[in-house]
Amino acid sequence: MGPRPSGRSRDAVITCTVLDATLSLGESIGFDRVTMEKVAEVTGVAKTTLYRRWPNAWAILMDAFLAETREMAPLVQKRTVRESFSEDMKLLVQAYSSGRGQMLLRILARAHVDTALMDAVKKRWLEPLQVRGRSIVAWGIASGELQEGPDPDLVLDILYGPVYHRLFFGAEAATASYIDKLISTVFSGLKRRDGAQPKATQSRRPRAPK
Amino acid sequence: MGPRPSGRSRDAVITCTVLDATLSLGESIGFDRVTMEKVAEVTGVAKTTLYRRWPNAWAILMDAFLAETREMAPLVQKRTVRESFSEDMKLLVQAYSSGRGQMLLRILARAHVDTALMDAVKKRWLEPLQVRGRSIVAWGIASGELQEGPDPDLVLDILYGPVYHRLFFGAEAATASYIDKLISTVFSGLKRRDGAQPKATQSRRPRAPK
Amino acid sequence: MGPRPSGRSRDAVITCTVLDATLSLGESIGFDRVTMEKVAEVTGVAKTTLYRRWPNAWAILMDAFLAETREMAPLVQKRTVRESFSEDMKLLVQAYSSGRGQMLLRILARAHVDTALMDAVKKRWLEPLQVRGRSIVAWGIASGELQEGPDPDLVLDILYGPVYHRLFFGAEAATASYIDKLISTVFSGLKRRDGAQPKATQSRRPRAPK
Amino acid sequence: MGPRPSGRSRDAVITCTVLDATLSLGESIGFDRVTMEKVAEVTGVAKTTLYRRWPNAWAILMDAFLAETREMAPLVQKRTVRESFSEDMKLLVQAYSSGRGQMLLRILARAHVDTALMDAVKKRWLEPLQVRGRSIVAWGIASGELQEGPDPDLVLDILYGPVYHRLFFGAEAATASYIDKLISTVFSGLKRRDGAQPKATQSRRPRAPK
DNA sequence: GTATAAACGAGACGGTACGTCAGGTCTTTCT
DNA sequence: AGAAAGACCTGACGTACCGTCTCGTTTATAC
Repeated sequence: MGPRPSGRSRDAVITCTVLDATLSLGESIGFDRVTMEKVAEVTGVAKTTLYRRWPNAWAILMDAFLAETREMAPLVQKRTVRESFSEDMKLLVQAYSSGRGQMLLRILARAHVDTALMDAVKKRWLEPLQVRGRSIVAWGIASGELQEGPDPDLVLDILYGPVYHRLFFGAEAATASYIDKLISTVFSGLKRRDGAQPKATQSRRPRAPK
Repeated sequence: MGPRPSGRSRDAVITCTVLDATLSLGESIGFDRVTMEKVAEVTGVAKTTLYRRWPNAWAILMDAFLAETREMAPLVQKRTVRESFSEDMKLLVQAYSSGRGQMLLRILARAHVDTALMDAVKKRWLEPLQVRGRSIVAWGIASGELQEGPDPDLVLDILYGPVYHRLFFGAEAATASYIDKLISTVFSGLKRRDGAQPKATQSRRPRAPK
Repeated sequence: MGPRPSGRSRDAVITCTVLDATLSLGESIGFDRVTMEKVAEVTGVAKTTLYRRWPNAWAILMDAFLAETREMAPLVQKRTVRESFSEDMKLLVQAYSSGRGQMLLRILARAHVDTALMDAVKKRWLEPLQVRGRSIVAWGIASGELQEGPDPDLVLDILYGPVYHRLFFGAEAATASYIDKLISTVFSGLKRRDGAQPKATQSRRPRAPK
Repeated sequence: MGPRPSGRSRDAVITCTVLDATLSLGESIGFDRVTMEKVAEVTGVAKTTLYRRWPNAWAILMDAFLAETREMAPLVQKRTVRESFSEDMKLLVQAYSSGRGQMLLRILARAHVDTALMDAVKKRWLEPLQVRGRSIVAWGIASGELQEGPDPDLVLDILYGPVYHRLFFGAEAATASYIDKLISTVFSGLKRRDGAQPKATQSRRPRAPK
């Protein structure tokens, strides 16, 4: 089938060498700061060859990340949806604090400036995760654990959004107890439910922050 | 009082010129791609002078952003906390789709690679917003609209996390109706509350996504 | 034969362009004041390319000088050694007052501060001249025109030293008649030879200059 | 003469400080490489003040050199002119190999590019030496030790030219024995005087060096 | 087998930007 | 008024990477 390419075929060894070397280069000097030039120098592969295969250093990093991360974040199915998410989010947080996770953070950040990278990130990383998440949500709805109303993607946003927000901008990293509280709050809702009235009945409006 | 600086004082005109020019430069060529060199050329200010005042182009952009944004995103106090947040988040989303917002997105992305920038972002942008948000949450708790349990910062994460997540990685931008659904879901909780039982009792486990 | 250089070969056109342009640049703005930046601008050759080939502007100037001067100062063999030197020194003086000569003067001056340049000057300019000079001296000794005693290099120092000294620090430039007198004096010696006695026998000691 | 005004003016202190500091700065980092900026930093004197007094760093160096060198190279009057010159030239060579001498070499080199510096060098250094030299020559002529014919300045060129030539461009430094041979050769002349004929009578012309 | 087509290494090349240094000038404040 | 502190503009420095290119070599498939 497919078009049989004529000419010399690409050296598979080079691919591995480059991906490996790029990872360790990134770990030692920082994932930003990885340049085609340095990769070429470190691996002994000619710059021309690199450019023939990847458009820029971030593309290499993305490939390297995915190659090493196929099995990362495995879906752990627990007894309830809530437990599944709890488990997954804890793994997520843990993963992001590892070297690999830091790498992904850089890639995500860079993606906002590099359209092609963003596309790759979405297609090869975020969407698979989302697909997986959706199936859990669907399971939760089916099992009666979750409300039927909201869009599954919204549910995922609600669950993972805060975690990412914390990872990106939080003062300190998310902890297991943070996630427990998060899930508990999100599941039960922000709204006050019991009949108890607030101590002060008058709706005290806060002072508008200047 | 205060330290009396000796020597020639910094030219205030330069500050304005540079901040203005940097903004419009960024808008025309893209906020990444703004370089010290170009700012110097466009403004006619010497490169050395720029470096004396800012360590790099992102620092200028941050200053420029804040200078223009003091009054942006003013807190609009509505009748209820829920309405206040809804209003604020809609403004937020709208703001982020403007030119200024795109700028902030770049800054936030870049901040993950530039520690000093991240510090500035946190101290000068995120924290003020957070302080404002906390006061609304406090008001909501006091008025009985919100649960007393969760940490105010967690509440803010839950509300804004999904929005940011969507802004950063969503397929399409957040809409007003998205925010309405988000708030509604978050306020009432993900958990199923009515007596209704799930259709299928057998806990159908989803197919693990390969 | 020889080492086959791998990779793209250096563009010969660039070499010529740069050497030519550098010469005329130097003539128009002064040989000091020639900078890599200006050469790059004038020639349209990238700065990086210049630095790949020459460490600094003086190295370009040295190359440019030699390229244009291969045939300059050709040895003119006259009937006697004395005439040969006379002819050569006159040519030398004349050469040094030309644009090219002014250039060499700058190079010689700069060489006292730039070791690499001094090495180049010695190896590629002074030594060839010296070799040529030595052969004339040898001829003079063989023909009986010159004493056998002194070291040939000393003879060259004695002949050319005064000329250079005059070129470097003399109030006015050396003239043909200066050279005639110089050679005549140097050949016959400073010492008084005839039987004539000094007018005043008492050894009048000069007043020590304060 | 008169008693100095009590209370040395501040100006004078600065002058000394700067001259001293410049010298030692030059000795530590190299006399080229001395900049106004560095002098200002080292001495604590404001750049403005430096520029008010000297047009550039070389001018400071020249002043510093002369201030420290008033008594250097003192004229040593010996029994004969020949001995006087011999002594003086040996001192000269020795002086030039000292730190101060290296400094002067740099100044002389730089002077070829800096007219004002060249003027200063000539007026304040070379001419005094020349005046002194002329008086010795005059003494030698008067005493009958030297020929009457040649211009005294030519004699000085002949004597000092070779030494300077050697100092500037010689492979190795001039030694005492070099100077002895130089003087001996110069005094007796290059021309062969005895009746002895060259071994080979045919005027063997040297092979023209290619 | 021998084209032919592509991969590959090496390195030149034109660019853009970097961040720094030094030169001079000018302003401000202090003494 | 003179000195210090320091802002400012100018010009050049030498380097890092970029992405493209030109070569000559190597290796595969296709005729």
